[in-house]
Amino acid sequence: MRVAVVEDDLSIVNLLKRVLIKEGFSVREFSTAERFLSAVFDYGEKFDAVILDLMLPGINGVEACRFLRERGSDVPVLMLTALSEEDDKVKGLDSGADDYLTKPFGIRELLARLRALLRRRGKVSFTPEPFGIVITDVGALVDGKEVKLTGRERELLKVLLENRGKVVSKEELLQKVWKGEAVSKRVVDVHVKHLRDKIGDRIETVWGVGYRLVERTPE
Amino acid sequence: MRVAVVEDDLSIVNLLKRVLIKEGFSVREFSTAERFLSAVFDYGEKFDAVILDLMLPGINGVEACRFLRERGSDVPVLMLTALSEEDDKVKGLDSGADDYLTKPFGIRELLARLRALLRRRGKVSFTPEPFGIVITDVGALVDGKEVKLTGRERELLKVLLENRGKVVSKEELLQKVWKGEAVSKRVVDVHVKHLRDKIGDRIETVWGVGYRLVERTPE
DNA sequence: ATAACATCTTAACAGTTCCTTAAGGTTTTT
DNA sequence: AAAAACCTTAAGGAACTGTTAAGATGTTAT
Repeated sequence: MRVAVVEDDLSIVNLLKRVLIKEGFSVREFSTAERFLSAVFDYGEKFDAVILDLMLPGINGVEACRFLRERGSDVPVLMLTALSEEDDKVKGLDSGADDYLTKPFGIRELLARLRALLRRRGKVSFTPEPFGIVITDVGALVDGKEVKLTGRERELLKVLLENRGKVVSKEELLQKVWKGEAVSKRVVDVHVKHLRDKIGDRIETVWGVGYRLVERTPE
Repeated sequence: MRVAVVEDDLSIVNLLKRVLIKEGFSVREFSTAERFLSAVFDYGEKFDAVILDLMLPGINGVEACRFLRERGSDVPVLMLTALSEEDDKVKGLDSGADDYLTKPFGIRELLARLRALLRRRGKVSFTPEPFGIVITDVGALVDGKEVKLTGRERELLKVLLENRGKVVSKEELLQKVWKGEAVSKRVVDVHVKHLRDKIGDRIETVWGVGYRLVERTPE
């Protein structure tokens, strides 16, 4: 799975390279949009996705994206936007980009959004975000879709996700989510139920022990 | 998308050229109204929009605009006026200009107004301002429409816009808009309500946390 | 200077969302 | 089959937000 990273900030490039390679993508980096476009149109390089910075020297992200679309490319584009204080800098999102992310961003959210784009284009990401779940500030991204969660639900999912694949006992959940508040053990059940309703049957009951986050609903 | 810039101040011409070209417009510059009108009526040049300075040597912006309209042209005209010429604004609009902007102006505001004009004429703006909102000195442009805001409302919207798509906690809003003044937390709610009344339901409540500016009302 | 107006904050009440508990039903274990 | 653990649903209350209005303060017009 080839990903082009078009970005002039070296620290971001290096971060992305490290993470993406670790996740099994092959990464090609470009410091300017011109070089990237040249690679695509002059040398016929193909990419499964493009991570494109909005502010670039010379041709910027918006123009580059428009250029791609005008020439019929439907490669998924994830736009990175910085929120600069300067008002005279032109910021904009081209309608041709598929998604955007504001710097500074969380790596896991970036990966989740990238995979969601690939999935939408019918390309299966072979190293999916563990369990396709990322905690966000409003709840969670589940298979690229935003799901709103309440405070408790979010915390509960967070603990389960941190221990994904492993069984978490009710005692541990009570301790980590309810911080030793004096509540009935049954609250866990209720919130698990609500979580299941929202994110689908990904929480497995391990009888007599606790709960476990699983990849998919096992039959 | 062709834009004519009729302006004798070179520094402004160069700024506009740079920005507009970067935004994908093709720009034709004229230092006098005579040359511009000649291009239109003698040589039949067509433009999708005209940015017209009010004070020009020879024929001025008002006269040029009236000339255009008298001859049946309905090209969108954005008039540039200097602060000292405030009184002439009315004249400018009377002559058939579609919108005006006072120098010195913000580039983002100019682009937003230009796009609003194009949109009104059924020409699609291909690089929409993110979330269709631009902060101006009197309030904000929302989908190209001028909305007057009070000081607090404006600051509040500004902070939300800077964090668009992300949740901003009430604490952060209090800190950034109210700079640590000793006020009740509820002032935020009240101003959010007022903002919603003015700009439409674009502010989403994240229960127990804060608010978030969203693209459209998610019903 | 005074009146008219705009803005900001607080307060109060109404409405909503969230959390917990309780109760009855279901499944699993013994 | 009985007991234990879990599922499901609903209700009450707590916490939070929405809405409105009034008073305080500042600003502009007469």
